[in-house]
Amino acid sequence: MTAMKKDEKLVQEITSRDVDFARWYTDIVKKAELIEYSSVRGCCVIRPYGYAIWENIQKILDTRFKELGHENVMMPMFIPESLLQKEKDHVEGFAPEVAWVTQGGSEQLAERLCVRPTSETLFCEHYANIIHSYRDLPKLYNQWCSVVRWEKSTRPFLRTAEFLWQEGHTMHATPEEAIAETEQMLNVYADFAEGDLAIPVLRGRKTDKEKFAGAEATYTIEAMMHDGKALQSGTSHYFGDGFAKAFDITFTDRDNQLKHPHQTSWGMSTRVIGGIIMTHGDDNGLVLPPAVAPIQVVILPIAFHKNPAVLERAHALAAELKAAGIRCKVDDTDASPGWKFAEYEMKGVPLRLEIGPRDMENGVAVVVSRDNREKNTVALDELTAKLPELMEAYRARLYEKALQNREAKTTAAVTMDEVKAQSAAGNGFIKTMWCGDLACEEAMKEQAGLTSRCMPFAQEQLSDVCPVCGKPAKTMVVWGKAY
RNA sequence: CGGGGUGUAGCGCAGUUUGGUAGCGCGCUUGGUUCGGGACCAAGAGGCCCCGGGUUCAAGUCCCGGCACUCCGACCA
Repeated sequence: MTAMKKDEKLVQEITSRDVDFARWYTDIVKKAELIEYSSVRGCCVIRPYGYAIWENIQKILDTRFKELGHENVMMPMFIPESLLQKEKDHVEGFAPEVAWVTQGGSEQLAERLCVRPTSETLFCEHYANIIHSYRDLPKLYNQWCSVVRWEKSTRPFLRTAEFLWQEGHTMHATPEEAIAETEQMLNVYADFAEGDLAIPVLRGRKTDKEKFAGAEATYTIEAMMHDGKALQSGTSHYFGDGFAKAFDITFTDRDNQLKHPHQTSWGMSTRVIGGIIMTHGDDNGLVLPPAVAPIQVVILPIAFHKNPAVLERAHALAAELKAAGIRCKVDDTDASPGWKFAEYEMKGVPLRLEIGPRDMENGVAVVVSRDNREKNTVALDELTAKLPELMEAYRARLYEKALQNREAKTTAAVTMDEVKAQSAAGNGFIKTMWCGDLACEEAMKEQAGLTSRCMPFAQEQLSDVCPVCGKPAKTMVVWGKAY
């Protein structure tokens, strides 16, 4: 056996990440069997391995939503045009990208139906029917569904014409309570991104230009991908009572006054799977965080045809790990060990467990981490206890690596020349002060190709003036190029 | 939506310039030998050459029109 370099690229079919990041990404989603294209433009088949990642995301988030008192519902997928048009900003924001149903069976419809691009209007219509008293509040609803947005250019997971997500829609008696909900759910997303997906995120607020159509405030978590571009990974919106007024939702409060409730909505989509790929993946394929990996540990028996005991031991181990709540799989197919190594690296399986005749003699197994290919020899009777530790150490390394990437590509600028120079030097986050004028935000796009990602909650005072106009500026904005 | 690129077996591609029997590698199936970083031998199977028109005795190849994917922009919560 020849010695192997740690950074050696074993999977030749994947375009190298640093050569062409975009092609590397599309190679990964195909080769790791996450996605297959369909005959409908912009619509993908999410294959079992990709869907299993989504199911794990769902399980974790759904559990947290419910712990916080939310209930799941199912809304219709069609919105009558008249309903969509009730809130002016909302319809203006979404109209350009909605798909319409104009015919049912052989009948031309009297009013065309929009395929939901988001369900605020449907929730509002329903809430108007069921909210009458302060005793009916809060209403904390969520739905898991797919929505359709007729995007002009699409990419697997990142922007597809139809995509899966969850959308929470809540109604509250007071603005304070609604704002607290908006912030709470943003933190749920941020904690999930960092703790479970090992993706560091900036928490902040969107500028008026970038906020959700019809919202009073949009909070966001922004992640930086390996190539330095930003990915909006989850949003939480505060609507005030704007929609409630447009949809005539009222309740009688404790003081016997008729009032409009205050509303929020929040969503996270299959787009985060794209975020996982672009944050952690490397030239050998996917690198999955354990919390959402369909297979957390793959067990590979070595030379088991001549040593049936090896195979028995592998299956016994799998049973033991499963009992301990670890998602694992034994691959006892005829493929060669080398092929299996490459295959499960491509699939991003966090830990590989090799057990062969030599290991059997010594009462050990070899554990290899996906991220650094480091090998650890672990005693068989300690494995079940040790694997969670190894997975946590692995998760921490992924997070640390992603954080280092973000820090290395985050810069601060005081003058417009600095902004332009930093933007021209490559993708990344650029922090500057901002006066708050839309004109200056637009100038950033025209002059430096940057859009505002967010106004981080963690503010810094970089200077006293806006780099565009020179007027006093108190807000720090993080700018970047976004997916 | 604009500008490039691509569409031939599951995957990667050649063949298109100059029209004339559908090819290669990998994968797949079967049998055998192997198995600690993508093993080897042998025998097989697998094609609406993206779709629709046209030219021609004859179209994967030429002409017209679509569609899809992809990259770069624009657009996009």
